[in-house]
Amino acid sequence: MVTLREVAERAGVSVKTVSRIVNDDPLVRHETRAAVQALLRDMKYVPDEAARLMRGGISNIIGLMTDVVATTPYSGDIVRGLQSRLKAAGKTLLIANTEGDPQLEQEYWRMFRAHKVAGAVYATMFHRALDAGRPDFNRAIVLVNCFPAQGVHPCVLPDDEGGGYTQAAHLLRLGHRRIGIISLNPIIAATNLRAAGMRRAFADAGVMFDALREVPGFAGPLDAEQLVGFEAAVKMLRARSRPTAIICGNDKVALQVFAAAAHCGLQVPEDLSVMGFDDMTIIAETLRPKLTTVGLPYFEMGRLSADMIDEATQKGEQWGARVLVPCPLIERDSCRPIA
Amino acid sequence: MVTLREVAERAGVSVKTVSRIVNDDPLVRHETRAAVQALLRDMKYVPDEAARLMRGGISNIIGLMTDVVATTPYSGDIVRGLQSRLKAAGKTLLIANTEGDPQLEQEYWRMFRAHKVAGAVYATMFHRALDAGRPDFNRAIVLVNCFPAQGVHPCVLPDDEGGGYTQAAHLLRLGHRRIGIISLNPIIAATNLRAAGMRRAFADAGVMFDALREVPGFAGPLDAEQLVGFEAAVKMLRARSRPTAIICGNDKVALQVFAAAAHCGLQVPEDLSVMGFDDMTIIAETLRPKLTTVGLPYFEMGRLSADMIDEATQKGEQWGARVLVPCPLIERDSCRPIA
DNA sequence: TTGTCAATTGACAACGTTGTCATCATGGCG
DNA sequence: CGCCATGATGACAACGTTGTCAATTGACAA
Repeated sequence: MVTLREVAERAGVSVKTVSRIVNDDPLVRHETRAAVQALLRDMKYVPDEAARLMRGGISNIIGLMTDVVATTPYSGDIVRGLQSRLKAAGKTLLIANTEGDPQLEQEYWRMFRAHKVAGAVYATMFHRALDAGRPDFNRAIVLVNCFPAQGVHPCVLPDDEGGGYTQAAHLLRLGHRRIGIISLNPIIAATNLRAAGMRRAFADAGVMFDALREVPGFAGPLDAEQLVGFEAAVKMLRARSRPTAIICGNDKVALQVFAAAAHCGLQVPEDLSVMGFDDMTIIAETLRPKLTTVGLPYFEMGRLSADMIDEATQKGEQWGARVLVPCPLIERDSCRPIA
Repeated sequence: MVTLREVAERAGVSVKTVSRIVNDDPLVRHETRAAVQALLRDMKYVPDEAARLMRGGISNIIGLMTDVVATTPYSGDIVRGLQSRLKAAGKTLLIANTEGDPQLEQEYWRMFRAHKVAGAVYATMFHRALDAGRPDFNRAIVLVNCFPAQGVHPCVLPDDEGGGYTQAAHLLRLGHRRIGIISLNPIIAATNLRAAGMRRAFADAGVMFDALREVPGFAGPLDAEQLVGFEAAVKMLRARSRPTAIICGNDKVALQVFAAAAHCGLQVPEDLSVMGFDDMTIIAETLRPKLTTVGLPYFEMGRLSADMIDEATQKGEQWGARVLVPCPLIERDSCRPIA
């Protein structure tokens, strides 16, 4: 590794002068600067972050703590969103995956401290409450996709209520009245929020909401849940007054509804409109017809969380904003006005 | 931040003694050790990595450089695999996403140097050749999912040839003879490799390989390719002697083949067996019937690359192993013996 | 000419840790 | 009793960088 001292010796100036040049301090004569800058390039000098850090105190690294990545692969978009913002600020991401192990999580918090990260993002893989105590970490933490069971804390959440509203409102606008709902696992926070949003949409449209048309698309405990959207959809489609549209808890459910429709000899969207959620593009853009769905804005949430880290750092402990990110309607081809 | 000095003062011993205890140096009296250890816990001492690093020279961080994450979300599994291995060694992951920008990549390499990472993994999002010059980085680099256009370099690759063999061999074993193939974009390295594997499987089975039955499922340039598996499948299924089985370039194509089959009034697997590739579980396990496919072992590749970093670090420059990771058959319900 | 001021540069300490070497007590051995 | 080996501990320097403050220069006003 080339050090300031080596460059300084070759240049015949003091270490401090080189340091000034590296850090764009204007207090250097132009000729000196030019000469040394050439030398810096030649010798491939790269400042030693460790040494910088030892003096200062805060690194240009942000820690990202996640629980499990397994279920929704798109949560990787949180990472991309975060990075796109951090890049501009010259920061990087140190990632830690707890796999749900609290012991390990503890250890990772210590590691974040050891590396003097500027702040941390704690992201969970689905929208849920968090009951963990305050970890042993002394800088800003922003929660993504989760919120504290009690108390306040800066967090970034998808607007699931609004998303539910959007799903229902779009179908109502298209004239649908018999709308089936195959929802997510009832244990998940998003499920109730979206249901509330749908009721609001029905109310706004002056349409009666029939709770009997809502059926869960998942069964069993969260860590081993089974997708039963296909069966639910088949049952729905064979009922006396079958729905003209089905709202799905996510795009996987929608995929199964497509299969169920085919199984029942129905065409999408001619005989049945299908509305997804999540905008899992590998499904939504691959299905024929392409799936109309509501986006889960992971990328945007990642970007926002980077901003919130900055804010939380400045404003300190007592600040606990809760930011809701809207879930946009993504119109494709699976919904159509009722004849 | 609590420092060694503060702990030492409180304990009434020297800084060095505390340092010894933190690092499990046996040269300390038991009583001293016990007393200080208690104090360390009380004061929540966390060693300052920056200071350690300044003396030593190599951090416990591994850099991960990726190009774009967009297309195949499962490539996130590379990260998980890497981490699962690094965790055991007490290392962490610093990630950098170039988004394909060489300028940015250059900068990230400098950052890796600045942070004195122990080694780096360069992962691309699909199997391809790499023509970049040697970056300005002085430690071990392992390539994942890509290989140098010329020269040798340690890299971890999926065994696409074997995967193609597996796809074809399984269907041949089930008695299929008229097998359609809807492959990936011809530009991708994997496409030819898999085709070669399939030919080998046909040869081993003593069956004539009909090149006319192979059709690309993607059209257009890589950065804006269009999925045309549906159309290709419909055409195939309406031809005079329609295939009894279709091998797909990936699970997205398989999804479209399912749709095409439904569209043509055919049942999977009764009338048509479908074989996928990639094991994108959100598709493969959601489809009804569930999709039989061949796994792209990203997780395993991530794990292996961690091991290879160690090896490459020890063995130095001249070592250039190319590790092929097998692509396993994942049997589900979409393939069936021919009647 | 002299004092003042700004521009430029450098000497030095400090950040927290660990390697090197020195110190000091203890106890066994000749 | 003196000597040496051993165990336990500490003083000090060094790692590479930057903040503080002082030194040096030349220009310009008094």
